[in-house]
Amino acid sequence: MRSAPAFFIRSQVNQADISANSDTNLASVPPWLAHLNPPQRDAVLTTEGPVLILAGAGTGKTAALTARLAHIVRSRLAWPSQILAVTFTNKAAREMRERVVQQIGPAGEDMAWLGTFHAIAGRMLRQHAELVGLHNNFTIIDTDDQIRVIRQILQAEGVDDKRWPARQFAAIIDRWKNRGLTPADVRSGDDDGFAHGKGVELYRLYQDRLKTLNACDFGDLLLHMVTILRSNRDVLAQYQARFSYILVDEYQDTNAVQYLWLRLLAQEKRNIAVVGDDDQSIYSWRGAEVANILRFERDFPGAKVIRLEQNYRSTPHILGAASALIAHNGDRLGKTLWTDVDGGDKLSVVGVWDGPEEARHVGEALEGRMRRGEALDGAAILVRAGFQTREFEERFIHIGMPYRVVGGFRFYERAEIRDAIAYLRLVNQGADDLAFERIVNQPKRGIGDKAMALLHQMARADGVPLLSAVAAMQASGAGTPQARRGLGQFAALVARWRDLSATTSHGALMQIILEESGYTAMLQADRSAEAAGRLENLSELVRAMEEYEDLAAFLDHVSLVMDKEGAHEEPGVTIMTIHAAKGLEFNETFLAGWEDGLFPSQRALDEGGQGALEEERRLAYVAITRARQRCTILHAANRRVYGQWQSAIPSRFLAELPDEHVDVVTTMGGGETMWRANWAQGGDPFANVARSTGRGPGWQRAHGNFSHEPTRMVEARRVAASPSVGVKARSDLAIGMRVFHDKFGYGRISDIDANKLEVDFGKNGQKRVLDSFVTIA
DNA sequence: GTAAACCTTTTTTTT
DNA sequence: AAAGGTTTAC
Repeated sequence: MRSAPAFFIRSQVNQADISANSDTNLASVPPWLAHLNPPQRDAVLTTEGPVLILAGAGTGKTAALTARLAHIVRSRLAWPSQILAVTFTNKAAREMRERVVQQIGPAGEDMAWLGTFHAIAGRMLRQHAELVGLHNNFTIIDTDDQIRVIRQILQAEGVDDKRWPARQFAAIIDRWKNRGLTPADVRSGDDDGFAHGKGVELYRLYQDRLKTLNACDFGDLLLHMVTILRSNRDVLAQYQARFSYILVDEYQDTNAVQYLWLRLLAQEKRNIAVVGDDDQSIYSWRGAEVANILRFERDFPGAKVIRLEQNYRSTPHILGAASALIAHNGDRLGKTLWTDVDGGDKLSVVGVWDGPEEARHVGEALEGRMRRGEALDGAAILVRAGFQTREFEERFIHIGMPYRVVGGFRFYERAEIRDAIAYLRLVNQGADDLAFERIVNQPKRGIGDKAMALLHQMARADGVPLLSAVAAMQASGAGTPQARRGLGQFAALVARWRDLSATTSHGALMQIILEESGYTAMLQADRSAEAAGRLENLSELVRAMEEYEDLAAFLDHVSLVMDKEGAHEEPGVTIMTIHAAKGLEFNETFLAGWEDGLFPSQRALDEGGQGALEEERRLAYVAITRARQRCTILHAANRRVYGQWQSAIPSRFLAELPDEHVDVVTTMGGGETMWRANWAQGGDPFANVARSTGRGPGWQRAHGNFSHEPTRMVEARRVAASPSVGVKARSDLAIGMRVFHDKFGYGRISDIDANKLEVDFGKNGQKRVLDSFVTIA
């Protein structure tokens, strides 16, 4: 596993000679090379020709990348505007820009082509939109809008969206787009049998609909650009000439379209440097293909390969644990991370009783750090899935622990913000029916389903957007007077705002829209607890808008970045998903929820097979390698999922961490030795602990998938489930009452026998259940 | 046309 | 548990 595959060895022969030069003039080492090790310098100085940089976690990748950019600019090899630098996330783009500015000064601000794949492709598409049938003011729709469009199409085509959910089809379309397939490229039968094989046809209808709406989704930004570059030589040549150097970060996470796009742009000059780490590939669910790293060598023969393997971040224990874990994966290019740092604590693995106790434990640990005067900014809690943050938030609010959740609910996803933006979208682009539908009756204008159905019909008949159909409706006198009046007023307002937009700053325009639409008044009249916060969010929105040049720039920012930059960063512990933590580092990390079914996720265990499990393991590797000094891994015996308690067993990944790097702590009776020994043998570490009833599908699934000795564990777990002796019936139930049961749903009691009920669950049939399992409906 | 009651679904992970 | 969608009652 440690030896490099043949293709790497072969490529080492092609070492460029530039790197040799750097050592000859030691006297004048430029500042941007000062703190770099030899492979890092290589990565900076090998500017010409294709370069593949394999950079392990914490090996100073970003330092090398920014130095490379600085070197290119400072050595006058290219202007900042001639460099294409692509990252995966907005956060990475922002950080790279900041660090480049640090190194080369304000010239770094001129790097117009530094950004995410989507942001850059979107920027290009604005220039050439007409080549794919769009206007340059097209709207970029998000997943919500995407699903709404699909739902409308399914409805129009008579597809039962109960059986074939719009959500699922959105995922299928996404997959096609990630692979670079237009409707014409999709082979029939490659649609998972969606809607009896109508998938491709529906895809085409969806694309047509987007064109009518003058809109495109995330996937289109890249797919349209690839289409354009392929069929318009002049456009392609223009970009090939513009970009003297291309740099790609997180290359292991690129998908097929992104790859095609890059290859087209880089083919001519071949000055492309990609940086990646196959062990940190965690986005295959989004179409990422690690295989792109292999293809890179094939498409750019003679590529130089540089490996960054010296880790500057973590202690030997952390590095050792992570390396041992990832060694369990099969498909690896393999690399040897090393550090010359000594000492440090072992990782702690802590078993707790349930989710709340997990949060309490972390809270207490952090309080200890505070008492010792440590800043909490260096600490982070990393979770597998977003919902896990909640438990910690509740606890931290309770004890007054400062924290911040990264990712989470995003500013631009709040309902009031989306409403406000829908108004702007409609003003910016009258064909945006999605925006129209969202806000036509928000606030209430007396326009309901009836009026909308009629309006849709008229719009379709004339082949015009909804907004234009309003006039036709007025003229024909169709619909109720109330609806006509409401729609008329609304359309008049939009027209007025459009005129105003030519002369008014967009921030002021937003303010006017909120006033004149009655939106502000609606919230002011709302006496509920949230209304005040919503008003505040809206004024925050107006403030944020002022930072953008024009309305279009702001709308692009909203669709592509979603996050609000420069959000009030209060000091405190950070809570975020592992995905969000990639590329970051912390003095100390708490890795929560290491239980089978949560991490690795149930989905990965159920369907994805070996590949999915390996991706989860890479995720675990990313999680562990975030820590500089200390790392605590937690797992709980019981956790509430969908409002139901379920018991869980420790993550299989824990068993893959070598003893010499790990200290095991448990807060439960029996002591650590007992359960750790037990678990090492494949038993149930919590078997000696009294537990609540383990019921529910997740619990059964967890057991079915535990490979070691399932039968023994199921036995151990039954213990506390048997009913107690003195059976007591509930007094609050009577025959004929409606009740709710977690598994069977709603039903009516037909008979009562002490604590046992006979319940008619309708389509689920008659069942005999214990009264403790139902609630009064 | 709107509000209330009722029932179902949700949880990976991001642009 | 909570949010979302749908059906029913006004």
